[in-house]
Amino acid sequence: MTAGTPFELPAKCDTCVVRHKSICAVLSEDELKDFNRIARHRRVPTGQVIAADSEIVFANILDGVVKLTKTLADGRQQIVGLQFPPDFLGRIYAKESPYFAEAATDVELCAFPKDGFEGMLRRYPGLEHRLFENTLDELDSAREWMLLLGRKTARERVASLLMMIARRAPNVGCSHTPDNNFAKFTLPLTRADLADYLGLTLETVSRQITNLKKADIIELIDNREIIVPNLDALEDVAGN
Amino acid sequence: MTAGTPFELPAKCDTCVVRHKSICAVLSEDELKDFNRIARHRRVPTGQVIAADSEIVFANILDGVVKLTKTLADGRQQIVGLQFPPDFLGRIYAKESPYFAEAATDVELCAFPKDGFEGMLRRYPGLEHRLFENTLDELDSAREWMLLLGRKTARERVASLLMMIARRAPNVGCSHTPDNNFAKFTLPLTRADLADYLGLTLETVSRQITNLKKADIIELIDNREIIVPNLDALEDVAGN
DNA sequence: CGACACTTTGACTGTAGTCAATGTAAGTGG
DNA sequence: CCACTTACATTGACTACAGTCAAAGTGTCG
Repeated sequence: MTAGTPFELPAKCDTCVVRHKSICAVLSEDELKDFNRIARHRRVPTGQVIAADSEIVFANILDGVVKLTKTLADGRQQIVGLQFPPDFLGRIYAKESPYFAEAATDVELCAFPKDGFEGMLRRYPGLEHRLFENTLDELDSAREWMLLLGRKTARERVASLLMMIARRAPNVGCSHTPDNNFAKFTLPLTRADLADYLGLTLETVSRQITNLKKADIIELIDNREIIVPNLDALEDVAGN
Repeated sequence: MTAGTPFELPAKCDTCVVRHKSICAVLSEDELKDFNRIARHRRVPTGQVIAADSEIVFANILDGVVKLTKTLADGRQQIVGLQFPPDFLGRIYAKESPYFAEAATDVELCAFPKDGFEGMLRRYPGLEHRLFENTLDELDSAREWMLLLGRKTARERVASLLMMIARRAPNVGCSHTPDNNFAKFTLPLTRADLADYLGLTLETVSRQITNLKKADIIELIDNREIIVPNLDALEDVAGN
């Protein structure tokens, strides 16, 4: 749980898996060289902190899933964002990050030092525009989730989350491709994490997963591996 | 409830109340003239729709409070954002707005036609930067609210909302100034709206307000007019 | 005055939380 | 190889907080 000293490697942009999907997509080859000079790869094992409260880390996610959390004084916790590759990580234009970033699975990052990155931001306006678009999308997602947290039942919440993961998980290594109406994927989160994302307890999440299984909406290979034979049926349960 | 045909007046930037607080603060006098040419004032009475689903309206809020809502198929509703003067309204870079904007009180807007505004955005990069900072702040607020919706009790939620309004309401005409530890303000929302913002029912909101009154945390002059004799005490109830 | 919109209060219910026990699988060491 | 630990998940019994349904209260306006 405590921050270790993850090893770092120089970035190799020419073979990068997210070269054309991450924020780097807006950079020319020349600009990318500039970027390449300051970028460092970094591995963060499951459960480790990427950026503690206040500290700010800028990075592209190459692999794995990152959770952003907020916590009340008495320990009640809420996940306020889940990030998958090729998402960008880090609260720019702030002295302190208003939340906590933690590796939900083993994570591979391409990290940028704060100063260097902010210099880039000034030099390449296309980059800022791209980050702006990202932020607008994140805001839309956050508000979508507010509807879930404020108004959906436990059953609807769990179904909604499975839908969301079925949609995004293809970008995470080990999972299968969802085609039209079938999906198979590995949950990147424990039951406790699911609960923290859904505003429920882990027992309630477990019960709802059992219910969806009994209703033949999903099948479980093991606790983490899930098959959705009919995404439309799951979508129906999710509400909206 | 249905969209009327609100009257429109040309904007007068030189006497504008939000000239130096809204996004216009980043514009030079010359740039402002350009802006002035396309801006139109618009009044929207309580309860009227400003922008229905999909439609996009760009505007500065001059007076009043705007609620952004999302609704499930069966009618369950959630307010996903509250906007006060001098906030900017409108989802830029999208074909459709993912939510619904409605006047919570009588509202005065300074509105910009979509095309004209997007032209400005291209011509004056400072403007885009300013909107980006706004959006980052909105994202932080949305995530703050996710914590409230996911993890706080009814009592904590109501107290948190009162704190938020005590902080922001000074910008809304009729309310009093909060000094160090005392605040007096007019709630810009009905109990039903409070409930929709807090993910509760209006009955629960009403009961919690009664409880806070009985606990001497707040005083009610009438249903809408509230005095907080000790903001620290309210803050304590709000959790965090 | 009556109509209407909004709010409060009460009695009862139901969903999700709490507390506790049990189950399952992977990994460790004797 | 098997007992033991550890981490995670499921299940059950009970509780409590907020929701639901219904009635009454308050204030404003025509």
